[in-house]
Amino acid sequence: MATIRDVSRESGLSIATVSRAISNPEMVSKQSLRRVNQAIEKLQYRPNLTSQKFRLQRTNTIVVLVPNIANLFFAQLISGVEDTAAKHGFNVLLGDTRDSASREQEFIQLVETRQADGLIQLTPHNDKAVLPIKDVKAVNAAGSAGTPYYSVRIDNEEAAAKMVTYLVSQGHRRIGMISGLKDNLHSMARQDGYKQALENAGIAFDEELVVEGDFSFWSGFNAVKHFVNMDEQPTALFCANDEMAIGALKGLKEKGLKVPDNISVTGFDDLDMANYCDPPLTTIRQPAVRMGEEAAELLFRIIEGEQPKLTEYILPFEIIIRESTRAVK
Amino acid sequence: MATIRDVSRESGLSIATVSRAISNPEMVSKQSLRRVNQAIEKLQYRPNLTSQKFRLQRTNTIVVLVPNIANLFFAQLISGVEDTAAKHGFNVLLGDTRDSASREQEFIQLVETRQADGLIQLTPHNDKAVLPIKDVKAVNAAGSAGTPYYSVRIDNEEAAAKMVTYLVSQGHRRIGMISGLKDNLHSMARQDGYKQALENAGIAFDEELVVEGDFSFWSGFNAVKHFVNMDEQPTALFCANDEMAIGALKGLKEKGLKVPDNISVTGFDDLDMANYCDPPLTTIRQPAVRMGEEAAELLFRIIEGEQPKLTEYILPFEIIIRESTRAVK
DNA sequence: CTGAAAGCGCTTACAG
DNA sequence: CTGAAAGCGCTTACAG
Repeated sequence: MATIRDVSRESGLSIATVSRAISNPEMVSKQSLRRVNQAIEKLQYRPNLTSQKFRLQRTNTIVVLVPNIANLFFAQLISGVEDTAAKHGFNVLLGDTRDSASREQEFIQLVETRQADGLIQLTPHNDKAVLPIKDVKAVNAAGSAGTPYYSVRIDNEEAAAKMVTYLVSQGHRRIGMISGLKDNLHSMARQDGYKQALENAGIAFDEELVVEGDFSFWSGFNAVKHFVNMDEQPTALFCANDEMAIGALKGLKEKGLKVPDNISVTGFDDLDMANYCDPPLTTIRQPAVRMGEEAAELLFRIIEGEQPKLTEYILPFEIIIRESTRAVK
Repeated sequence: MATIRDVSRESGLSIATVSRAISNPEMVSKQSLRRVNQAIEKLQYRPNLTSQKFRLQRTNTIVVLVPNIANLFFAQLISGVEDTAAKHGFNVLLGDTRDSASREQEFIQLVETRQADGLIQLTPHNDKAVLPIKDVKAVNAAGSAGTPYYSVRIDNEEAAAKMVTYLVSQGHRRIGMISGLKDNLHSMARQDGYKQALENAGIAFDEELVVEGDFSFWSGFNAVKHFVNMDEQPTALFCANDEMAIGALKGLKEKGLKVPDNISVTGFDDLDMANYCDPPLTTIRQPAVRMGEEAAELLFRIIEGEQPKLTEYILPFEIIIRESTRAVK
């Protein structure tokens, strides 16, 4: 492939002038510019950006670590990141970590090894989480309280509490919860919100009413059995995410229960599917796009050398009422 | 950040020895190795891979251009790419093109500008498609016939024909189609298959029975109106992808029609949702993971300098019969 | 406006 | 087993 040296030879101008013609055309005479452009055209020259990045010690690239790319919530958040990155002249590379710490580590190394200037991490932080090393400029988005570096997120506990309080306002008093994995900070925060709301409503917490899932469709589907077999069935199910809620919907249907007539179900995330499923799901919407935008803006400030004082950026959420919930008769 | 020079100074060994200790430890004495490792540890040294790539003129990175990252089919395919890339010691970067030619162009430049060694493109080729320039090592996966470079895919026309033939075998003779965008090669191939199957069954093609959608849920939802208002309604609907099929399912429900009792519906892709929706969808499953693996293997061969003779790799598909279809009474 | 030269951080053929 | 040196393809301060 042609290099800048070939363009220099072809145009009869120095390498320095060719370089300027490309990155600072206004520093070069019209004539030289024309000759350079002709040579570039003729040789099909493309600058070697690896070399350029190396020389400039700046990559203008950020990495987004995504636990699961097949998740609409993440996709929306990423589009927010991408749009603001484009504004700043940055490229976005997606690292599909598939919830594996070693894959996450690999992508973090893109920054540690200076192939990218910073990263946005979409995993909730936990004790086992891979921590970007001190020198790595990183922002956590859609994470949880307790993230030990910059974080842009909603208040998961409050969101859960609001949803459960909404169910209470509809007359529900026996409210089951399909929770996420025990050691996941999102699970914990959402469960704390659930307990808080019950307490505020003067309803005793009943351990029997909480089933642990793993955020998957099938864990929601299976969790239903537990509730259906209870002597005193709950009238509502608060699920820690949409996928489990949609699994629960299917499970309930198989058991012959009607949602929302016999039992109400709520989710968390507002995935695409929440609108498509039957019945459409009452759930919590996180401001995904805006979260991506804010996380990117914050990261660029850090990359520019700022050290923002505020480390936690809490954004508002919304409760979306659809057809999977109704008042107790 | 520490450079190899700092490690050299700290360990009292030359830069060359440090470099060897890192990449070819067997070329270095035990003692030197120990001293280097101590220095690395102390300085928290990470090699600058941009520099290394620049020096080696090899990035060990490939790019996957994804039109829509929030699509389970693509996610599965990508996991196949990633697993085989890992085996070959390559990193995978995801470029979220969101169906935009300019964003696609940007990511192709990663290869043109030598920031990656090759790319896998997941868009079906069409006249307006961005073509990787000649020097760019590229493989198309899950594309369409007529892709002007290496391609790993199923035979879309045959798959469509098989599905429609299946419907015919269930006694359906009036079969509607919700097609994709007219200029999309997947649409065209699938529609050709539809026509072919009808012809084989001796059923006249009726233009009235084809509605153009855009592969989205809502276009499937809306397309239903057309069929419901017909004097002679179709008894089955062949949809060019799952999303439109699931939209049609919802549309039919709103019109008071029961699937599959009043009308059968089929999809194409076998997304996650195809199993979750109500009723679960009869559809065509592409071997997503394997497609990703094959595409990656092919790309690595090309990167190694091979020029495989075979340019089209056609993989088998499967028809998945679920509950959205039944025989005509 | 232009060019010669230094240098970004590595790797590796060469000599010892 | 080790080191001095060249060079990968660029950019930019400096001098003219």
